Amino acid sequence: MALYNGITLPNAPDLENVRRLDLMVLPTINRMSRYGIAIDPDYLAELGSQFALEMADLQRDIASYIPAHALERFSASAAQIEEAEGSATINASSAEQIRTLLFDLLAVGRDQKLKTTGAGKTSTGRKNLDLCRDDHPVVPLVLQYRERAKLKSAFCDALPGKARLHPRAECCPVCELSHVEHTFRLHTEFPTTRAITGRLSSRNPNLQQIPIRTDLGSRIRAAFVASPGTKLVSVDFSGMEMRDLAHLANAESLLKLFRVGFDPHVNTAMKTFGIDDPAKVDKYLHRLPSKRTNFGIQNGTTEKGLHAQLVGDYWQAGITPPDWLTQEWCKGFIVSWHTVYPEVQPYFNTRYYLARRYGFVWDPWGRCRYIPQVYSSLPYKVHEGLREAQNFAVTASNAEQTKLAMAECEEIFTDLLDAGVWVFPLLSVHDQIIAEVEDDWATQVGEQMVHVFEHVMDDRDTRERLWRCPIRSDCEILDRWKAKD
DNA sequence: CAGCACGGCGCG
DNA sequence: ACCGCGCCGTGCTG
Repeated sequence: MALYNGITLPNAPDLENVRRLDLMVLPTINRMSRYGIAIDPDYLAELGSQFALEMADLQRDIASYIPAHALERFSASAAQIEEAEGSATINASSAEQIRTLLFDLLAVGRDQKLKTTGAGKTSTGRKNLDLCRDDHPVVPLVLQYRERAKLKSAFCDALPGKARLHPRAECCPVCELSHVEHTFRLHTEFPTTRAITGRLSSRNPNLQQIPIRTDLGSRIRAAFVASPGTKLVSVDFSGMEMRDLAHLANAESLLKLFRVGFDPHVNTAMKTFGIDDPAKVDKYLHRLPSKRTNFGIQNGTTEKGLHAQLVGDYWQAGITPPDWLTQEWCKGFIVSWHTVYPEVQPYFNTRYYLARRYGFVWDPWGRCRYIPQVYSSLPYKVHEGLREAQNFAVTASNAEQTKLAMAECEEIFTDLLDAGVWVFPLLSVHDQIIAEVEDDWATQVGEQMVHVFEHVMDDRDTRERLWRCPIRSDCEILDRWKAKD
């Protein structure tokens, strides 16, 4: 019984097995790192100056809410005063100054229990601000400023400086056919033994954190471009963490959904809200909380955490959080969730037992994670360890599967390259692989990669499926990353 | 001026 | 008191 290249599923600690798996991806990530991915620096610069203008306006509007008697308590940096044409008196990037304005001067969130920072002061993080977004008109302004500041500094400003200029002959043979003279490419490092879960990491720059979740953010992603004459082929596992949970917990309630291809989040919504027709499930009102609960529960969330998350989600979707969305409601929702998927809690309990019994847990491939906190005398440390134990096998399995898929896709890439077709791996983002493929071959390579992904858990000898849950993957063919053509 | 801790936030 | 990462600006210190 073996997967690709002799990797096995011992379901017991097996460091030799995961060592071989970790080594298998080295040729691919080495090639990804050396070859790099092309960006459009002019586009990023243009986006960055747009953000700068909006930030200056927002900062001025925020400053206008400072009570006159408190003006001397603030000071914006010289550069920011200049950008705001001399009228700014607050540095909106300073959490300290925002905290003073919101909580000391404007009494925002006075009637709520808000999260505090390590130093015991009220946090100005997004979760807290979403909870008191209605208290004062300055709160949404701060959030809008924050979004732009993050996107500008971490991406528009930082990425172009890390790109290297490549003459076209160096980057790809297909470029010879193009009028484009050169490309700017980012050469990310992918450390393989950094993340405890067995995931790859990414740094200098981190390309696993390129925005996508907001409208503004996905405009950054569009700065990543296919080389001339090629397409970006992006293949990812579809809903894989839920599928892995279904297998690991042997949860028939989940497995039967995946076998017939029924969206588990829609199912959760129908069962917990008492809706009888899938068409009546609202994408935001019902499906979103169900989806969040699915992921939150996997990570050991509390009703308080889930509540803050959902309030933020609703604001983000442009919906004022409904009155019934309370911590109490979230508590009941979590209970309902476990009623709908009754095999999950017993699975978690087994993970807790293993962590306490052995001091470590492992995934089906044999990767181990030590959980020393379970022996702590501090209850919150124990709980911290139990959450890690609960989450580990799901995240780790996901990582092993992606690495198996990557190693097998490498055969597709190198075989075609030998045959004179331009195919090159660019990135891996946790549950997806992105490659650059000569125009005419993009669709076919995408289909081959999808096949690799969906059969990654098949026995190589008997073709028997070694995972209880069917595996599905999606493929996108793009000219720019996440900007459908 | 460089280095550091912190608060905050981007992604899966 | 939601898991796993890496990186930004601020504010302080040597």
